[in-house]
Amino acid sequence: MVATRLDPIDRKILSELQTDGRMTNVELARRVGISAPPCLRRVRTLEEAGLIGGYHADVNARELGFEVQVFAMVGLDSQAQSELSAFEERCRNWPLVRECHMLNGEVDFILKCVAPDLSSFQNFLTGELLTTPNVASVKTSLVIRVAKDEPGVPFDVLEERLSRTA
Amino acid sequence: MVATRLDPIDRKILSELQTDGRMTNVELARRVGISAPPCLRRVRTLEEAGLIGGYHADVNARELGFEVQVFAMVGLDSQAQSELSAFEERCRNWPLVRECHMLNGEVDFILKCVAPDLSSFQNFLTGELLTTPNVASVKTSLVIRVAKDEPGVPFDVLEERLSRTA
DNA sequence: TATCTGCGCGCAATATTATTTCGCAACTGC
DNA sequence: GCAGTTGCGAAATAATATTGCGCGCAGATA
Repeated sequence: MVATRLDPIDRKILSELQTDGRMTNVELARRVGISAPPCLRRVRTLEEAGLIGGYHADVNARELGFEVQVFAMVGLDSQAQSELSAFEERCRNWPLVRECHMLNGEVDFILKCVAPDLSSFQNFLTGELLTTPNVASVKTSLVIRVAKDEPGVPFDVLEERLSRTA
Repeated sequence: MVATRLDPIDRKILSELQTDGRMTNVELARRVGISAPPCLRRVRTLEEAGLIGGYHADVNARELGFEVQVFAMVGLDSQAQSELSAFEERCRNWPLVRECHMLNGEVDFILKCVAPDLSSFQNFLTGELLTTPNVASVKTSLVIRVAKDEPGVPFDVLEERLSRTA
């Protein structure tokens, strides 16, 4: 299933659930303008098609004691496929690393990390990340504040684009 | 309300909802080991206290036609508070910019952006971001692939940490 | 045009869940 | 030991999720 197979109702469903993933199906149906049963069927279809990957609560990291958020730019010595995969696998096993994106350009990976405090992060950095084989360079930047943090994609842009094509 | 006021049941609730934000309250209650009514009350309290900021469906950006994901490192000429705020406000108004984090170090901001294709992003880059007053430098990196993308915080680390303190 | 067929809707019925109400037990500070 | 407080859970009720089914519409076929 691809975007072109999605009708405007499907897209509205995705948009609404991206904004409020815990909305009741009744409310969702009301918003997209159909009755509850077909709405629920559509949601299930979207889930099974992988267009909805899951649902997550936004937890307040700071209040939970994760005071520090860091972006780490990582360069490797070897970019052989096996080495890239090996590094990714390590990232998946580090709980402080929440995201790992492979990039083009000089930097090979960017990691989004959280930690309870600066020293916890330093321990991770010096004890884990920097001692990992094949890691050539790591540049870290502390997050001072988060100005915008929107999930997923801008449906406005999608609709505008589709209306131009149609 | 701070983390120290959260008991193990609250933390389990947060952990479960971070993993599956659409779980029914009955299922959630079963998992955390209490009955449904107090479980729902706890969830409401956590929401009102801001420990849960919201719930979002993960939508598949690529399937929806957003093929391109980019990190942009932005440096400003002036780091005066008013200039920083002005830039942040612009970011909030750009739909392709999904996240904007202010950083320490040379780079002032890191932006996570999405776009339907490379030329859309180039248009945004040259037509918007680079022409914004006070923007001194922008370095962009295309995301080749996403190796890890976990929401929020690692509750394992939190529990381990609390058990050591207690 | 008439008919067939597949698809998706919505109504209605049922199963499940959410929410309120209330009484009880465990803790706290006198 | 005695109020006051807090949070649990049972029970009742309201709301929601889910299933089953018949209908109408759009496209295919003759």
